[in-house]
Amino acid sequence: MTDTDELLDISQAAHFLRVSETSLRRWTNAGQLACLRVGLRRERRFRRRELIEFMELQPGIHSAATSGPGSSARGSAVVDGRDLAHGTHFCGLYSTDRARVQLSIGFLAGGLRAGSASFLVAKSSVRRGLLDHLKRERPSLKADIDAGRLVVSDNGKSCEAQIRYFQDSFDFALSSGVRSFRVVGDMSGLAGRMSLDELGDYESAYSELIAAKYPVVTLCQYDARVFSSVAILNALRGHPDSLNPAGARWLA
Amino acid sequence: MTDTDELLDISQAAHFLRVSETSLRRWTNAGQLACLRVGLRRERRFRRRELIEFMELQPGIHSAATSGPGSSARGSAVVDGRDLAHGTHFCGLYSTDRARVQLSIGFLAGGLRAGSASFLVAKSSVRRGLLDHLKRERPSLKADIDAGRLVVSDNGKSCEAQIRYFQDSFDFALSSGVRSFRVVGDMSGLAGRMSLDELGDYESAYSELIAAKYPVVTLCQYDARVFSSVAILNALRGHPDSLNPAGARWLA
DNA sequence: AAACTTTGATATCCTTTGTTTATCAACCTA
DNA sequence: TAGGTTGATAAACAAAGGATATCAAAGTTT
Repeated sequence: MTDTDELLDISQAAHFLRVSETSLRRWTNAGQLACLRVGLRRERRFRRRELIEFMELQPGIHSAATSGPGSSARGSAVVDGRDLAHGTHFCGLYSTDRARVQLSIGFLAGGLRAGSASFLVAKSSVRRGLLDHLKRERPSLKADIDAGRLVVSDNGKSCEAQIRYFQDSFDFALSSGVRSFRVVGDMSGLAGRMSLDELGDYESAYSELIAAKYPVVTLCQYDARVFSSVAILNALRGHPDSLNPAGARWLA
Repeated sequence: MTDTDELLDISQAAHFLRVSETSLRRWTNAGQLACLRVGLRRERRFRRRELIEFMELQPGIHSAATSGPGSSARGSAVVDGRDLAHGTHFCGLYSTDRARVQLSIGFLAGGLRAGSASFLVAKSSVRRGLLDHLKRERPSLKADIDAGRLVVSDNGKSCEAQIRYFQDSFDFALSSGVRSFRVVGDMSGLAGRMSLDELGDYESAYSELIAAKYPVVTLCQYDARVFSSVAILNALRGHPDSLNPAGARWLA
């Protein structure tokens, strides 16, 4: 579980990418690779995530095949240097506000950098916290929102309404040239409002009608402080992409 | 920091797989093996885990290597038709008594059929329920217990005691000809007795001192009705075998 | 045993990358 | 505060990797 927010100095970064410090200096000087500078000596610091993103992914048949047999036509997105098939629908779990931020911000910022239209669905208090942090990583946040590259909204009034919202938004975006999407859905806003069964129905409707039909990668995140253990168990069972195929059997 | 995420350059990767750099270039060009590209010269970088997967996916080699007599590496067990490496340590979750039975009985009965010494560690009320059901599937249950093929016990008084119990039992069984083990640990008995941190310490001690050292496949099961959501989240994080490598990032 | 496929070794060309060297400023610590 | 260490910058040269091609050796299949 490599922390992708971690900062590396030039020696660590060189070792991580298996390149020389000279190359890192050349690349940052040429503007090909971003780095942060600290202190009066302007020492270079590299974010692990940006090093991973700097590398270009050349997929093999394995990573392409993870999406299954019938997926010849579907595309993929690169998350953390991994090739994820469109349609992937992960379950995220957290138990602190900081962890919530870590989960979703990297995912959204990566989507924006990659040119995907990114959606954040969460209740207003959560949204505000996330956007505050996202702004640090993505100074152009306001412009992204104005241009529709980042779309922020509250959890829908009902399951049906939320599904329709995605269908309408995606159809419109596709017709105006968008090629791919990322969605972060924070479920906290639904904690009191939906029963376990309703939550399950919503997740499976989403998988079937949205994730399977659009070029989207989705992160559904649950706050372990507001959802019961049984709700968490259900959520995991509803997100088989999160589990090792051999491990999925052990959720009952 | 899983060292399986480590990046290797082409020379290191060639040494690791004992193949020529030419072959790695051919395989990546043909799309059979994924690689990352770094820099203007687009140098190849390989993830160690993908190299391992690439080896194991080669048909024929896998089954031969794991069952062959000369295989100095670790062995494996077949669970639900899947070949699981010894050392695998899964997390199971359930929220009904019936589900608890389903999880553990199949796993234990399979182990007994395969000739592995099987261990069930659970508090007495849980144990009784499981053994009642197991008897239906395995009429020779009494004989299995008498012969030491199935060993049943209460949760240890302490983490250290439980670890020592496994070490002693396994060492003795190995010396009397047993080749492999299965363990089901039902954690319900520890619900009130251990803090979250103690549970985590126990799990990592088990992974390090037992799972990694003995020919054993382990299922650690948690009752979602008696453990908090945060405890469940911790448990999942402590059992990375349960998670899809790409999904493991989303537990925070 | 022959036919076929895959792998490894080698060579060429070309560009990027690594190494080395030197100088200077900032930082750490004794 | 002096002295050792680290990183930045710069420049010149050596080395390595990519792409491509060819050929022999090794391994598989028929």
